[in-house]
Amino acid sequence: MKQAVSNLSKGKKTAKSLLVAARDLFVLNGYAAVSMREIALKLGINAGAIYNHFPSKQEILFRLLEDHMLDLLEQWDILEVERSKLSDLLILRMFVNFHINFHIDKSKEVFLSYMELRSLDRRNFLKISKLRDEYESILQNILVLGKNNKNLDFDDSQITTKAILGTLSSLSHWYHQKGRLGAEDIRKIYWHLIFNSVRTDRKRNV
Amino acid sequence: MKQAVSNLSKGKKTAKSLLVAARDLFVLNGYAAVSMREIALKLGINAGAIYNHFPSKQEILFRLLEDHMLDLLEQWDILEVERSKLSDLLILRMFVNFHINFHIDKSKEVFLSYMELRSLDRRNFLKISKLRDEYESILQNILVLGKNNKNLDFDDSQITTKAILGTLSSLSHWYHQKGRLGAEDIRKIYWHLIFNSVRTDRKRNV
DNA sequence: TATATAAATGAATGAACGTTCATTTATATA
DNA sequence: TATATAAATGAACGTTCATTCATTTATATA
Repeated sequence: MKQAVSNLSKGKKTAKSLLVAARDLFVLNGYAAVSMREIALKLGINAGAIYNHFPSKQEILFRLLEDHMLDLLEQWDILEVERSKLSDLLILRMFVNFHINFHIDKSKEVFLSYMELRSLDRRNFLKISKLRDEYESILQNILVLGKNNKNLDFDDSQITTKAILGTLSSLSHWYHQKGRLGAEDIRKIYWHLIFNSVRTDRKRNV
Repeated sequence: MKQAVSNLSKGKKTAKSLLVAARDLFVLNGYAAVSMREIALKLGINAGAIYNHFPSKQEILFRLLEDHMLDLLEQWDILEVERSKLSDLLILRMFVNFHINFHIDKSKEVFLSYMELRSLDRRNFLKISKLRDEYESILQNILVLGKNNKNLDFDDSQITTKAILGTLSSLSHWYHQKGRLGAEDIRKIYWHLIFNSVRTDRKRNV
């Protein structure tokens, strides 16, 4: 369970602030282009002090990405109970809404996970990739199940999964709080696009 | 017009090879994480020699991105004549096929343009952004025209444009020559997805 | 309040960076 | 082949990098 910031010791507060500062700088300029000095400067502390909280720059990135992926998977798991009563189509809709909500809420983390996978060292890369695959397979399972039950239709579950995730993930590249449209509008528009692309009476030719 | 490599002077050949080497390294590790020494090493030359061909590392990145965007826009322009005879729907299909072909053909350049926009300095960033907007507006115009003529239907042209480009662009993140599916399969699958999501008799609710 | 522990400082380390330059070597032209 | 030009070398420049560490300062606990 998440703890209120005010209850944390000074050390934990600094660690949390460092993660936020690093996140923002990494999103803006990319991991490799951001220095430990810049991160420290954001909190008004010395670069050396970071090492009281994190053993390396690499570990900061890994922590950001792992925390995000675990959060994502955990939040989806929490919906398990509600999901069990839904039809294939409504489960897909739930996934689309969940994904969009998460992207709107945590757009920086999503963007980071997307852009900085390659900045992870081998060991960390494999760990995060595994979590990503886990998330991808959630959607793929929904699609396959829906197709088997003849509630959904599409050509290839693997590509359709990647295409839908591509559609949804593009959100993190342009969405900003100040935008023209609210979250509800965006959810509706994306759902219409995705629903029509996999519904059972879709057309196969122009 | 592109010239055969064998006709080029040694200098031009080296410049071309440097662009290819830089492209491959940038795709793999990101602009900021690649050194001029690494790029030079790929051709077996000294880092200092690069400066006989390019004035800076930044200029190499810019050249890669500008060449790619100009190529993309030019190739689309060339199809102008064929386009004029087509229906709104077929023009959309042509765009989808064109985009997919380009992404399959030039997946590294596409990936680079996508990932390294932020590594451009202000001046170069604005130039490339303008070219990207130009390309995005091609699709948006197709969609708007199709909707006005009641040959296409969707909720919001701006978001639908971004969603479709997101769908298509995800291709550059997973497509590899050695894949399970051929280009023709991929074009068909993506076309079905996109066509159904904007066809006129799409459904608005589950 | 006294004390143990945690956090921050500021200087230092060696390595790596993009870029420059005088010099040498290779290429193209006449 | 002689010569002008282009390309490559290899060392060096000044900076910046992540990280370390002895020391000082702040915080939490008893």
